[in-house]
Amino acid sequence: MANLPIVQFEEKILETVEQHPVVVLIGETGSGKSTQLSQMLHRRGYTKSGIIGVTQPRRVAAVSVARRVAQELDVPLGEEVGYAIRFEDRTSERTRIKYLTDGVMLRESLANPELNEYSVIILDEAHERSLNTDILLGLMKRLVKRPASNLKVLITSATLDGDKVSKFFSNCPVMTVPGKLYPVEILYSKERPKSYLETSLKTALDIHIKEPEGDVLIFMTGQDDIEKLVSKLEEKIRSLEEGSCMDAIILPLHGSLPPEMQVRVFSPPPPNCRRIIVATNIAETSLTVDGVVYVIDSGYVKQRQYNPSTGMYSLDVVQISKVQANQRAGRAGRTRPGKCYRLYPSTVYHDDFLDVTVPEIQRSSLAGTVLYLKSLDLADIDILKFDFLDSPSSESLEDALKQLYLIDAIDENGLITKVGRTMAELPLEPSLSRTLMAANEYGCLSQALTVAAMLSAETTLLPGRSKNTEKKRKHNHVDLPDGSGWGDHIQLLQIFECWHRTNYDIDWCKDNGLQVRGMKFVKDVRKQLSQIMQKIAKGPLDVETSRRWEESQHNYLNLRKALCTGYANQLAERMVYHNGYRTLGFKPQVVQVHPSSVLKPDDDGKLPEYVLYHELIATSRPYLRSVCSVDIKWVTPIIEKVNKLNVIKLSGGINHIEEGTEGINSNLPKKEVVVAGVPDKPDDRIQAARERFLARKGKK
DNA sequence: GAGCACTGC
Repeated sequence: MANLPIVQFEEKILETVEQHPVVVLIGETGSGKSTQLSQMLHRRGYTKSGIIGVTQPRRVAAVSVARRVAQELDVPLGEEVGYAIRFEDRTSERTRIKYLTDGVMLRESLANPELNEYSVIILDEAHERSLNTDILLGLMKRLVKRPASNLKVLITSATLDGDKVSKFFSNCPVMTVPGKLYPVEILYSKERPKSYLETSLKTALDIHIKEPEGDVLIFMTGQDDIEKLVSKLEEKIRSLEEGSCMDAIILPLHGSLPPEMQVRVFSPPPPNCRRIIVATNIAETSLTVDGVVYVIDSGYVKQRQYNPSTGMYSLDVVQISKVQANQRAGRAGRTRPGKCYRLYPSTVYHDDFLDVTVPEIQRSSLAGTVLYLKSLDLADIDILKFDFLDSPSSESLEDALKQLYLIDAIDENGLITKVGRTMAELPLEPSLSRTLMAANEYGCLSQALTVAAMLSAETTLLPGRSKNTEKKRKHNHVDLPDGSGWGDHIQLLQIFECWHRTNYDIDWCKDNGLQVRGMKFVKDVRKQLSQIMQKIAKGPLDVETSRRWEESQHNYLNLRKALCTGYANQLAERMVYHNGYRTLGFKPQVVQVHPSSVLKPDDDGKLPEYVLYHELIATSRPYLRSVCSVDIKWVTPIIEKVNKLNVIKLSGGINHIEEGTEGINSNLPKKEVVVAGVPDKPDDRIQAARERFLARKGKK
């Protein structure tokens, strides 16, 4: 602890904090800011008047940093020093230093908007610009402005643009503490490679043959590329002449690897053996691999972004920012001086790369965020004018208002409704929280709770799709229910009910190719949601999972109706001549049901006329993921509501769209997005469908 | 008939 750089600055930091309500502290990796800052303030007596709260964007970080601070202060974890993350509150009345995720802090602020149990709030890792931290930045600005506020706010980050944040907080002081990184030599390519996969392969082999020992970390964009590169590397290394160089083990590292595979990167290599780790940007911040001396940086990252005019997400490979490039390079200098091979010229770095990554708030659907802000009842505030460090586009905010209106969370004047208030209490996206409320009315709450919980975990349910698990899964999947033809939401419900009937047998999950961790997570979420619903209802509700099979043997009418209420903004209509769909409520998009869906066509081969979808995402083409068949009778009133919608009124009477602005997310890395042009009037649509049909026939 | 980076309440 004594040799951490930040310790030398203790007096100066404390002096600055005493004189200013907000201080920005820039500390590079290894400065000790996450563990030392809270202790310094504690020593200076800031814990006498309240708690010191430190937010983290990630759960593991909150836990591990709290554990270390408790150790350094020699107190049991959960007493003076504690942490709070979802499903796990290890704090007590004695807790004075509390580490928590930014999401938990937002929940606390909902219950207690003044956050007055805190004397100091530290927003750590603010440079990552997580959606939650960005909202907290805006809230902190309001809190310190209160006349009698004693609250101290510290914003700490590795590479944040200090001047920008300082300006945001009325020119607060910015302090810089050095880090403890070793120098990293940056080597640029002469030009962009034709195939960054081949170039990575060649560079890695060069390093392995010529350079002294030390592990290699390669940044790729996704699982596919990682698997290809891993097998090519294995092949090449095997063919190297025996004894010509040291041994090597190749390790893939990405989010869909099972945890036991991920932790392999933490065990040191056998002697005289080099590790080559091929990773996604999970290794940029989330996981720190020791022993890395060489970094190979492709310069790309796979990023998810939202288009508010089409309601569509896309997953694009885009250039990284300068901040990300430097973060990647820094991974080579943790244990000794290192080298970073950038597979792009320095002109690309300087001229093409954005300075900072586009913050998440400008890449996401904001319905949940806007609902949250509305429910805080911030005095005299127009949501479209909320003071964000980087404001989302007005189009994105208006899209959020539209969504909220269609699911009754706000009224036609943009004011939050009683329904909306209850929805904000639930840790779910608005479509699902609205579904729960409707389900409660229709008497199918327990089923809806299960669906909501399953959807919250969906991506962690199925194991990674590597070649050999694929066959195994297909084989075992015959035993899993199929949604009785109604679609994926129903299938998810049936799967959980099956598991429930086995008394939550772990082997059943394994036998059916479901990730045990994911299923346990579903159980936890479901329990949490049930408790919140009971609390809101101020009395017992029927939240028990059905045990009897026959209860599920009807057509899930009420559940599908409840889902339709919640997904009023995510409906699609089938095309006349084929099984493609056209989205309703947005600029219409022609989309396909994802092939993995269990939705069944009827005897004529036709899919249902109307479906709701959980997600619309463009990968190789635009796909509806997780769909459920709905009745036209439920859809008609929603379409009427869409047609009557008045965005100007919703935004509080003022039209915020300025003429001539570039529109949505104009600062996003550019990528051509192909949007199918669909005529709006039904007659035209039929005509267009016929033309496409004939065109396709003609081709054959 | 395709397959998705990473977080979080």
